[in-house]
Amino acid sequence: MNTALILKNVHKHIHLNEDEEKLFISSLEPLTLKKKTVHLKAGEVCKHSTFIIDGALKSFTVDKNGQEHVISFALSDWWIADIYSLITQTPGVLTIEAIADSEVLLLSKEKQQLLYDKVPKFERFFRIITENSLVASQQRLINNLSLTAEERYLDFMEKYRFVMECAPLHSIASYLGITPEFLSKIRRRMAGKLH
Amino acid sequence: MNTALILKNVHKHIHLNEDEEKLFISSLEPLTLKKKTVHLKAGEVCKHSTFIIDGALKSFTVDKNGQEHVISFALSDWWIADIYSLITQTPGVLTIEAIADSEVLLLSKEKQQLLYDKVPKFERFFRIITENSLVASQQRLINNLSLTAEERYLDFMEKYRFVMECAPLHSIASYLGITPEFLSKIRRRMAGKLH
DNA sequence: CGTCTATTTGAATGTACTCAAAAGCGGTGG
DNA sequence: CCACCGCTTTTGAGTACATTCAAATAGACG
Repeated sequence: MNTALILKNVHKHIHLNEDEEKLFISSLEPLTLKKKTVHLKAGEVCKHSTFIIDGALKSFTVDKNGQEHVISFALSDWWIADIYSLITQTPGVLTIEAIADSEVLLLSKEKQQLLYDKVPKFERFFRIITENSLVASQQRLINNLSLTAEERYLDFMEKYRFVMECAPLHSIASYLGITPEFLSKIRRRMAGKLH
Repeated sequence: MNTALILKNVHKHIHLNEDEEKLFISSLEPLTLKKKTVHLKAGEVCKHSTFIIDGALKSFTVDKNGQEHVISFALSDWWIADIYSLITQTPGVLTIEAIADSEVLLLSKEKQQLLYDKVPKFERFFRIITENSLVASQQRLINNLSLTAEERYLDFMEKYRFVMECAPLHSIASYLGITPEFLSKIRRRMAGKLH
């Protein structure tokens, strides 16, 4: 199991001694996901926090018209989960799917709770991770409220270069809150502007 | 200082002994805010988490066209802050303002850090608070992506009955991501449907 | 190479916006 | 008490941004 990346991730915010590291590592389960594999389905209870070693995943909901809405993309060195479902241990509305072949590590809700109890520093770690997610989520809300579709697309391209390469256009459009057709038209417009 | 509500708020998630309660209470500063008072201005560094005993506040950004975008309303028994600025201790983009006469309690960043160090349970408490905020933020994102303006307005009326009574229409429109004129038109349409 | 899916294109439509003006609604002072 | 002021809300006409639907084109993969 390749644990270097996740240990580096944890050490960004808290320091662990050798025993604590061992306990942490022993709480993780490795998993390989092929592109397009569904990792968590809407309606199921989310049992794990998922850390991405390599690859990329997305989470999305499907509305009453059958339309997909991408809530987040997650890349190497990020965590992803249906946090509502994970907290409440009730069925969630998010589906999580690999958009590229991926290597991930799973931390189950129970193991996470044990970590909290045995090594309280992990409360701090996940508090900080959650704070950062909240900031990102609010920033996205601000973008959605104050930018045009084209501006949001430009912003997206900077932040998610890798996603641009492996995600289909309709997923990106869904994340931006527009139709694939319209995103295609934005691209054409922008290509025209380049001279 | 009226501390019953905030102690109840804390006890929802962690248990405190008498000393810990005293330490917590001694970390708080009471403050009274008149309606329309600006509590934190965009460009300033956010120094406190603010707990609302009574009243209501809103946080918002102003975009390059001078348009206001309401990020959150906060009511009695809620916490509010510019979390990005609070975490990084750098100037933030949010303004926080009272929309009704309010009684609040301030917990400074330093006092909060001391609490974390002296009583690690507070890491858990704020982890849980932050998790709940993240869930709410994601839910709002889902609404913005998948509902029409009218549906979002109906949803808003259920969740924020009190805000409906004390916030001006343009703030509500701003929260919903539409213009005040359009919200007014939605209201008329809805009134028409009522028989 | 053929099939399937993803992307592009175009025309018609709709949802929400802009701008300008009118109406409503408190407060305040004569 | 009511007349006037400033601010919020409503209305309407014209417009823009983004959607829908349908069809054409391009790409990916067995």
